[in-house]
Amino acid sequence: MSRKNIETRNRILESTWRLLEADPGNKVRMSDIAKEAGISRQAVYLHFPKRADLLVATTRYLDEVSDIDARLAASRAAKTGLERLDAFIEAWGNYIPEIYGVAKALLAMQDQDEAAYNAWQGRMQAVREGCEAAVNALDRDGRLTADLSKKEAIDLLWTMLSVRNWEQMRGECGWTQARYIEVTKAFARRALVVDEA
Amino acid sequence: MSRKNIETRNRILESTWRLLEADPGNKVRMSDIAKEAGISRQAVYLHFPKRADLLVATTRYLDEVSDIDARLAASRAAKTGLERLDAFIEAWGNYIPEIYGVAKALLAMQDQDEAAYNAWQGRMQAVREGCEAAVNALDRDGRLTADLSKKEAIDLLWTMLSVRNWEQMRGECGWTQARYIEVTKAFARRALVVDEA
DNA sequence: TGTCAACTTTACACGGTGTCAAGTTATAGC
DNA sequence: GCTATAACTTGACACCGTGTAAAGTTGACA
Repeated sequence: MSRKNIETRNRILESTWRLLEADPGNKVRMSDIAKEAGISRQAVYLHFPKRADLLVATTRYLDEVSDIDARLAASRAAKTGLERLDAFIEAWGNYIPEIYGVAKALLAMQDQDEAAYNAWQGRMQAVREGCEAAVNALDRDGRLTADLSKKEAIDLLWTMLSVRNWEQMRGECGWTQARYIEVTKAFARRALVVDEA
Repeated sequence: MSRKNIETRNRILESTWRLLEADPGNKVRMSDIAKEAGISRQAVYLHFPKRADLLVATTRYLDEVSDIDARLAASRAAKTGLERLDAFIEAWGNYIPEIYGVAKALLAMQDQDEAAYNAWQGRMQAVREGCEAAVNALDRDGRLTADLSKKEAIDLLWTMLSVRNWEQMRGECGWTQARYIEVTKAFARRALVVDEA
């Protein structure tokens, strides 16, 4: 497994992260990343043949560093469906800002690059599974609205929790992170949850 | 006003529309458009100096052709806030599929091109005004939820009605257009509307 | 007949990605 | 101590799409 020098590799990933974090809008080029990492542009290509590969690897790296699994554990541990819904929204909703820079870059490549598309799709699938688990838990408690099929409920929650929506609320609308979480939770309840029988 | 031959101009706009409509994902190049319009690539540049200009002009063209103003008239004519909310969601929600191709292209340029950014922002501002009017109407009727400030209510409705959300529901989730409208309406009510006093 | 506008043709600069090949350097194995 | 190799550097270049530039064609109109 030709992963060359792992230290260099990590420096590249760190640099990519830092640059995208600092400037999620502006286009970060391969040469920018190389400069930031203090190596030649070609060395970056030695580790990551395509730009998409680098972005994908960076998200995986962030997943490791941020230990997203541990964060989601709380939602899995929740007893009631409502608790699970809240915990999941909190875990994911607070993870978004940390991956936003990279996510935006990956999102922008989706239409041009197959690998980027699949990578993003995969991540979103994971989020969807979290939504599914929350909806299932609600359903078990008999608290899921009858207005939507289970699939529709998952679709709706999943859409609600999209990075784009977070971006719009926090960016264009100027909401605080705390308010975003708060309103999203309330919103999800109103949309999906029905009063106790 | 150097708008050259208006027939050619319209042919370019029509071609742009057709191509983007047919393939909203794939990148439509200036040369593709020229070929479709049966003219040289340079002739396109004679009418639209930048790609962004062309996309912006195409959205304006679509606005004219589709007569979006007339469609929104219904929501303006609504008596109650609830009616206004429904009518607006229906008008805008059903307009999205018609502009989706061009919208997606314009959206993709946002980060690179100032003009594209402003153009899209402007369109979204118009949508936001529709949201604002609906929220105001609800408020006048005393039916607006107390959980959100008026601005927050507008923000939320506006976000809910984003092209990205439509894209996700109809695309990834596979919803029908009718169901999208239906659920969005119900959803907006749950989020924003409170029972009569 | 000549002029002008609209368009064509050809060519090229630019920026960013990705490729190629030759050169350097540290280090590990013999 | 010599050499082979992995990791990286340097420099050049092809490719693609946008946008610019300039000279040539065509038809209409005056």
